[in-house]
Amino acid sequence: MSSSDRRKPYPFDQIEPKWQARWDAEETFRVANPGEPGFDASRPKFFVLDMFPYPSGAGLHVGHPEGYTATDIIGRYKRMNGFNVLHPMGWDSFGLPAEQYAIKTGQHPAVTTAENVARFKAQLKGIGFGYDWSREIATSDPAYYRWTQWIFLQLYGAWFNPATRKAEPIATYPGEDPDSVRLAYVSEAPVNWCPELGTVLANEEVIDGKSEVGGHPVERRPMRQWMLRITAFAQRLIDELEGLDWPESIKLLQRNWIGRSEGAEVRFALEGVEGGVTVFTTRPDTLFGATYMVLAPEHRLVDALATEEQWPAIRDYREKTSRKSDLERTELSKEKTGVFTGAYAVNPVNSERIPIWIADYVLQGYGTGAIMAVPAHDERDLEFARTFGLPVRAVVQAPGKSVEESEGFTGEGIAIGSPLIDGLPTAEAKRKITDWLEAQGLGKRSINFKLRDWLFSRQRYWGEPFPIVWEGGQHRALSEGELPLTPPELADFKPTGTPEPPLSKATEWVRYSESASRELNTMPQWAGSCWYYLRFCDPANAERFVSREAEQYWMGGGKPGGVDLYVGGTEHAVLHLLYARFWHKVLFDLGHLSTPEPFQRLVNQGIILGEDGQKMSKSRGNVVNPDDVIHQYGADALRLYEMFMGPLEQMKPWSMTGVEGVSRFLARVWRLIMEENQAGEWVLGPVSAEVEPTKAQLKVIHATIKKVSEDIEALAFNTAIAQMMVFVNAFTSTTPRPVSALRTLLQLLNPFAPHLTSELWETLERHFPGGPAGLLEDQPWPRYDEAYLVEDEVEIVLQINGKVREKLVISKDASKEAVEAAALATPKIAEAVEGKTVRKVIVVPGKLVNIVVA
RNA sequence: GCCGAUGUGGCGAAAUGGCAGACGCACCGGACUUAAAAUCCGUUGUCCCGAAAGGGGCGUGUGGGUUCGAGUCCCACCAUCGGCACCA
Repeated sequence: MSSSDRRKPYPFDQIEPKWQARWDAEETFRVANPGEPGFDASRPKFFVLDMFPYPSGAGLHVGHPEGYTATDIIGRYKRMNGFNVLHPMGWDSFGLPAEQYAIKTGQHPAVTTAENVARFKAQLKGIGFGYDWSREIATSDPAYYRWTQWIFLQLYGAWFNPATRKAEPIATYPGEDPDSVRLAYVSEAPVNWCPELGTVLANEEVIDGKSEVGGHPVERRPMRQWMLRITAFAQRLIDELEGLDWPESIKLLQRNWIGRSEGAEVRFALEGVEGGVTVFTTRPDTLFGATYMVLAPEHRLVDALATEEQWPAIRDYREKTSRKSDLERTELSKEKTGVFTGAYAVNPVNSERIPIWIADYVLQGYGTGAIMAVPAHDERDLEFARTFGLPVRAVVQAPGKSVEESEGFTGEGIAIGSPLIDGLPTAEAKRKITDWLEAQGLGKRSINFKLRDWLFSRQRYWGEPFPIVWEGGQHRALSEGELPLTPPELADFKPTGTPEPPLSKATEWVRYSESASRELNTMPQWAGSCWYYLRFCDPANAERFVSREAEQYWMGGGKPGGVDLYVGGTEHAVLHLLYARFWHKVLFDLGHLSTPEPFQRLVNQGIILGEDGQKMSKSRGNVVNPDDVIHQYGADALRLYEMFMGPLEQMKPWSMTGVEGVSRFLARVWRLIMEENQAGEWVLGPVSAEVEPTKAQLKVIHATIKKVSEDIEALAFNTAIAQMMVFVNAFTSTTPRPVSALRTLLQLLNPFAPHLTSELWETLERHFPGGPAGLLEDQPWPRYDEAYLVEDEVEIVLQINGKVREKLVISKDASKEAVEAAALATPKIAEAVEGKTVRKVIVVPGKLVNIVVA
């Protein structure tokens, strides 16, 4: 007999489908919106959200149910505590992987997506999650992406007013050229083009010069693309992290990604060229140490200032640089390269003449694309200076070091050899020199961010078409009434292999009017997931992306407001979570939302490793399929095991024997109430309504209520389960068993193992009528009474010099003096203290006595 | 290189500055059984003394420190994992 044919420890295969069907039929977890029938305004709200899945062809893996079970436990727990719980699920169904899968299988992405969604949904229902399925959404549904397109139009029709630090309608823009400030704008810039995938990719989608999806080579080429001006919100995206209840590490990741640095822009005059060149530096205090200047190879001014003589070398270098892939760039980063332009700049603080070079270690896209090089106090500049024999001059003295030793010192010290600021510590020197530059009109304070604008267009079929038409080289928005703009039916939706998007093949569709044609690009995968949590609040609304009332109810409350609990993986720390915050802020500024932040509390679940402790992967053959686990042990065991493995946030390896362990526990719960008769049928066991719990049992019951309640609130599910195991162990050995105690256990265990507990609850109701009636899910959460937890007598530990020597049972009300006296009176302690000096006695009531002897 | 997280039995782990190892896995022993599986009961950090009952030493990555008392707080270091990586 193989293990899968083995007799089931309890009939989960019958119980689980039964209850899933019932929750479905009765819409147990459906929650009404304000104004709808059944809405109970007296209850507080709780919005608990999962990162909705990408319905890939592979189906669920065991990582999905980890976070989903955690939110399900919270949702069910809050529901039993009287909250209106919004716990929805949907599908992030547009995007590259779905389309690649469709191409591979030769089917239309709409077909494969529908199949995958059906499979995912069946799998999720098979785990017994309490979702409100009436709110199911899919980002590839026209009724949904109509509003994704509408939000794009909001971005297109808005600008960031630096004076108010807010997005405003473009009509308030006072300038001549509104197209230059729109939050959604067209730009011609070098982008990551992947010929194999036939699309451009965002920086985040390129890893070591290869596409994240499929690992195909990526090259740089200039293309006309749609961009979103996320950089305008850089400061607010940093500032408003402050009030969020997120893991500090994720906040830090976002801050680093946005990469704020404070410094100054300094203007250097050029010899023989008008206007000069501006550099950005975080160390204006080292201005006197600038011995040369470097421009990015692509810098505009290079053409103007390069000398005839140097021109061939420059042209050559520029060409080499432009051909370098990201991979080559990182590989070659150890060796500095560059070319002298033949031109000179003038250092504004000392009128010194310094040579201007070009080098690819200076990036066109950051700061001004030009730097002043201070080799004495910057590692990269020092390396470059050494390679090309450029002078090095120390102008910051390192603490406790000589001037000579201070070369290569990049920290904070004392300014030297710098007439305006000599003797000042770095911070003060920065301030003073910047004040001076500002007064002289030579520079100003400046802040730079690493964050770049978001490349928002893709040359693919399976995404939201842009609600934009082109006429006479000008773009223009479709009216709201023209939404949704659906993609054309295309038999051949494959990428063209050229930058020409596949939508270009639909000639009918492309033609908007006599003189206007449609935008051919589509939106990236992230678009739909930027606002799905809002749609969950009001998924069927045909008038608005979300009604004001629903948005205010579900997203309101709390300090910054928003989703009460959001659980998902760290992989979205800087992508989805940053993009969504950006869109949310735009919609908030434009008056469409009531809160500035989407996600009040964020928790990352740790990834689950294979049994070998390695990351799960097909090639390693260590992938665990949740379907197999459910088949063999049941959904409740899967849920319970994933929560029992360890702390939610921690990375942890899978163990099949561990699953068996929790499966055994569930079977013990089953047999606490059921027993097998001669015929091999499960019938009610030695359960009695007459029996009252003993004092010891009451203590276990109430300690368990307390521990489980507190642990669920703290998302410490593993220890909550451990406590329920203690409960079961305590009751296993006694018969008959008080029905009230068993009911309490079922209530506590229900969020974790809903099928088993519902079945047993129903069984008890049948055998012991007159007790609580109806679905277990609808029962109020049990309360504990502290009175049952305190004992009359406590065991306290007696220590000599911090080492445990003896234990003492004494009344919990005994005074400090009485405890001390009793401790000293015990034979062991008396013997240990004999002939020694008692220096000190520490008494912690109810805990211990520590006797310090000489 | 920079930033962050984590180091506790054979394994997953637990522990408001107060009995380290709850709970589970694995192992070993016992009960039930013709037998096995399942189930139930029990042992199990490690070393030493003891025939046993018992008793003692050492133990939370390493080294210091604070404290009556440190897995927990502070300092330094080491290892593993993750993120960023010419960002001026």
